[in-house]
Amino acid sequence: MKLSTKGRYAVTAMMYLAVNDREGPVTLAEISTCQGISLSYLEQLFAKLRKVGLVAGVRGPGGGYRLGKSVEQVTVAEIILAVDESIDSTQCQGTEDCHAGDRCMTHQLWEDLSFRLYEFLNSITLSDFITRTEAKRVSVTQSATSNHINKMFQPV
Amino acid sequence: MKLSTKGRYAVTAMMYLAVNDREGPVTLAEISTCQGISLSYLEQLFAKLRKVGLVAGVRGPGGGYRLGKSVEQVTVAEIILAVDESIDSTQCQGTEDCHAGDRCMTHQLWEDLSFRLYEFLNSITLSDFITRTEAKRVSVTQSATSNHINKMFQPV
DNA sequence: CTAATACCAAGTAAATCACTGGGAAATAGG
DNA sequence: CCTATTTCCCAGTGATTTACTTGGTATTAG
Repeated sequence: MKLSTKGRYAVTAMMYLAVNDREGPVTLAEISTCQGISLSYLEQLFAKLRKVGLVAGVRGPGGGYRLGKSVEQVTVAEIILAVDESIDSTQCQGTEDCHAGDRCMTHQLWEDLSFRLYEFLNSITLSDFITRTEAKRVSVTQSATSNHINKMFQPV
Repeated sequence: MKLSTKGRYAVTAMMYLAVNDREGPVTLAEISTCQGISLSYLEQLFAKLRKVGLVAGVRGPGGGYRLGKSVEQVTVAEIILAVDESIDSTQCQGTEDCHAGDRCMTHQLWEDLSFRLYEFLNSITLSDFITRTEAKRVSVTQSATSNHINKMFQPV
């Protein structure tokens, strides 16, 4: 599990795809100009996203990219794992000469933390964000619900 | 918020410090050999940790590093923010020529996600891990509680 | 046929990573 | 006071990653 600018690019691009889904495929050129990311760099990121089935490409004029799954099925963890090299968690040899096997212990602790982080990011789907933006569009006219929306996005 | 190998080094080192706290200062040489991290690299990491008060150095023979706060007050988010360069979240200009200000929108969505991630990592303290290891030491003789411990470390 | 798009591969400057080396400053024990 | 041990500090360095560029090929709507 790694979280870098690269991962942010992928996540925001997927957010963009999710939000503009109903109007047919979205071109990378559009995402490139809208989000200020190089087109070819986006191509590389989407090659990885396509490899794991998160997006599907449509060639030719009028083509672009579509989500490979429904917005409820795409999690933030999936996106990040697809584009970011995962951290090499230097496997524990077990037999080190430091006292009481502390190496194994902290290693195990890190794995626990890593797992909890993964579960957390894996519980957040793209549909969470879509509902948020639609809620925001509504809240322009009807801002009484904003408290409820904000509460929804507080940490669990 | 960035999460890399560097961050993992810092977190596991702080875990080590927290676990071996009662026996006086811990030397970087010990952490270096036990965790397989270069001594000078550890020095650089601990310089950053010291700058924000997460650790306190004790010079001279018998010296080393102590936690700057109690284990309940040190969170994983603090450690990661101290050593990792934070992601430059390319500030939104607001006036882009793409339709309906989608740039601002996805940018806002990313900030929401980023905030939720921070809150999550900020809710995990070092004392969580200490209690875990002590629980583990107990569970060597009394393994009936392992289910309870495992449940404790499931994602919320 | 043509333009628009995805797809693919190779290269590259800049940044970051993880580490090396060589010290200086402080301090406990002798 | 001397010495060994430690933190503290700074400058460099090869390897890797990042974000991007260039230059294509394949596909397809119009």
